[in-house]
Amino acid sequence: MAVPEPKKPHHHGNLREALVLAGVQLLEQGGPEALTLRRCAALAGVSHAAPAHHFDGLPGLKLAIAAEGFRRFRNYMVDAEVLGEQTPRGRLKSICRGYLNFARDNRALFWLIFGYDLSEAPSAGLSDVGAYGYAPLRRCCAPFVPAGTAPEVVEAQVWSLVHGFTSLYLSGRFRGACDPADEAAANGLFDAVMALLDALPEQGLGKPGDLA
Amino acid sequence: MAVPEPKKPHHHGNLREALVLAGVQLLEQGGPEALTLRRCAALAGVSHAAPAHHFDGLPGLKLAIAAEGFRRFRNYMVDAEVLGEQTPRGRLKSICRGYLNFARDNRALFWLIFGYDLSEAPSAGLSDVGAYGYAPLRRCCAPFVPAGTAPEVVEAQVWSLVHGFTSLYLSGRFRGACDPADEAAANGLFDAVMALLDALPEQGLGKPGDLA
DNA sequence: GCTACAACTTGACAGCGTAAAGATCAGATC
DNA sequence: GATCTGATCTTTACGCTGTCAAGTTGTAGC
Repeated sequence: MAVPEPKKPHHHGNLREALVLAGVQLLEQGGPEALTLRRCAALAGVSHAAPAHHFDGLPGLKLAIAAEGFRRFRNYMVDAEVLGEQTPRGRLKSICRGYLNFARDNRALFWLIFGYDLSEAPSAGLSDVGAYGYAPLRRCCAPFVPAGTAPEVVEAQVWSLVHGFTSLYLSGRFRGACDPADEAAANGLFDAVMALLDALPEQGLGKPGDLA
Repeated sequence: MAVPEPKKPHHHGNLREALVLAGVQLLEQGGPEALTLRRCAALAGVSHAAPAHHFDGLPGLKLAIAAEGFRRFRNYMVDAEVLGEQTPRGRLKSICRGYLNFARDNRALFWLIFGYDLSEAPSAGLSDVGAYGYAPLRRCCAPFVPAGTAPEVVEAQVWSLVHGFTSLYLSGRFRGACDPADEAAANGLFDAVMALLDALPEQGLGKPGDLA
């Protein structure tokens, strides 16, 4: 019946992971309000106090779920990067599209991830996976960082633009382009907004030796 | 003792407004977690069930508080617009700076405003004041809307950029520029990010008859 | 004076997060 | 093999939350 785990330290097997998965499921099905210690426990088949033991309370559980969400988030971006047009600008726009698509497909998870205030959270949990998820952005922005400019500036420009659009879109702020049914309208506006990134000059096109 | 109101329909005077103000106060002092129907009621000096009567439950109260917050938000932007450099680009960047400053000065209120999903909320309450608050953005973007382009596109570009930066800054995402103490670092990164708006061509500079 | 109605209060309920104490089991030690 | 130890999980209880139903109080119209 149960898959034989290599280690079965106690009753359940791997309760920690099961609780995180239950949390993700609750979040996706019922939105942020549905994520509850007691419901997580019930879904995982344990008593209501078990989660607190593993995650040190609800904030800890949310942090763990956010970390799992961030991992999936990164996969969305990397997949889009690999599948899209293989030019520097194509890759840049691809991860931005992956950004939006993840948020569209995982609304509650996206809100959980970015609702967190890293400056006051026990950041060790998220900042590791955060740096891990930041790498694709850094990689795709690199071709557009002018000499003498900090890469963080270009990264902040791109991140701000795509995160702002995604957040506003998700909260229904763009009149006419927020109907979840009309995905084409949203994608059209998204492309138009991302056209602002065409202003980023691609570096290294004029190599030393070229005629300027 | 009490200021004589023109209308004093019942015991309290103007409980509705008092509850909203109490909610704002709770939000600013204790963050999102502190906003509670019962605490609002206690702060306004009424019984714990009184707010539900006026706002139809907690979501209604939050909506009313968000509307009040949005009004203040708009004032921040308009003030910045009036006080800043009086050029089209100066006004545009001024309201963006006002956007960031409001969020910095009213963290919880900002999260409440933009945490709302307008597509599922009883939107009548917020969409009115939303349109009212949207006007400054529209006004400041107008000089940068090319002929034949929908103004919504430019507005979405600017809004996405400034909202994304503000959200990421507020949630501590920019390593090194999110220390609340180091306001200069944050402002520096903000200006660098907003430099992307210099790519927006100002329309109407080359009037018909000018040389090119 | 009486009625009708809106503005609250009171009391009760289920669900929530949290904490303390008890039960159960795996593995090390003797 | 018996015993100890510590982690894992359950049980119980507490205060706080939003919501509802019923009762009370004040206001206005007739």
